[in-house]
Amino acid sequence: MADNSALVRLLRQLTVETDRFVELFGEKQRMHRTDLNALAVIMDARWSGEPMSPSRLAEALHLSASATTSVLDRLEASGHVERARNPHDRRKVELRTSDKALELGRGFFQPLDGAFTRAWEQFSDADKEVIARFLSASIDATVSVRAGLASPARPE
Amino acid sequence: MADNSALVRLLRQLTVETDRFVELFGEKQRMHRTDLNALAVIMDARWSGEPMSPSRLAEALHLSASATTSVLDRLEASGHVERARNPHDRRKVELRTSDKALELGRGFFQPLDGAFTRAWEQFSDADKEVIARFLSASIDATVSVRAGLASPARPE
DNA sequence: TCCAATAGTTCGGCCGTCGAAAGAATAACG
DNA sequence: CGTTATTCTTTCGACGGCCGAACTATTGGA
Repeated sequence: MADNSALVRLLRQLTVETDRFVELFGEKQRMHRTDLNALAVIMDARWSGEPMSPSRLAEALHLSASATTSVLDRLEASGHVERARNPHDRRKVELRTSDKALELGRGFFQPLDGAFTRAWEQFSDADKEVIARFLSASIDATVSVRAGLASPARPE
Repeated sequence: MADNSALVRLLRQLTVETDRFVELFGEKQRMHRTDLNALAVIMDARWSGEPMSPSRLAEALHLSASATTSVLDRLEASGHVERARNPHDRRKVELRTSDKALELGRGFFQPLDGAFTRAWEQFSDADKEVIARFLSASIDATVSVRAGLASPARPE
């Protein structure tokens, strides 16, 4: 008999602890959640193709355009992000992360990565394959429930 | 060779998706993150021993006393929480969740639980045991890194 | 050239949060 | 008992993030 409730509880606990970690890190850096999220999105975008724009950032963060401007003002003031107008279409603004932001990201992830690596030494590659499948399935489940919640009648 | 980075990415993705789910649910219910978290803490407290008090809630949520009062005002106004003075020590206030809050919690978790149950049918009990160990280890790692971050010098 | 569409920013207001101080109840001590 | 200290919670004034609406700048067509 599968003890699913224990797994659910563990998942919830993990997200809570992760949340707290992010919160504490933000406090240390004098940055708010939204700014950290924005930074992550901008850095991810560089990895996958073309640079980020304020409007796409707004969509990714579920934020209004004006709030996004504020976020970028803060990030630019703190030296983590630079705004540069696109020379071909001068309406558009391209967002680039600075080296300072990269360092910040490293400071964020390195300790956690190290701890994870140590914590996961006890698992075989086969185990990890199972775990990866589990995580993917859980992510998909969350996404699909959210999609159903977002538009119970009309898929927008 | 273990592909830990894929696992890290999956974990991060899971927390992001969970976050969005909570966010969307909050929008639907016209409730903010903090209020939902507070409700969860209060309900958890009932499960594990004595009732919640505003000050303990403030500590759990990392919120000031005044902000906690606001949260409780909102939750009381929306009929999710009731305040009752402790008859033995009338300075203290006991927080109780209403049936409405229980329903809300059910509306929150039931769809997710169902989706998880379906998504996890493909895993054997042995798999689930491995997964549970993995989640626990990851939680512990997160907690320990956070603890190190909180007090690099002095354990408070 | 004029007009609609697109991309971002600025402005005014709302509301959640904080720190400080007040309010309410209890405990300790003469 | 009464006075003072302590504990728990709430109120008050201020700050700051976020939103919607109006505004500026740029582009692409009629």
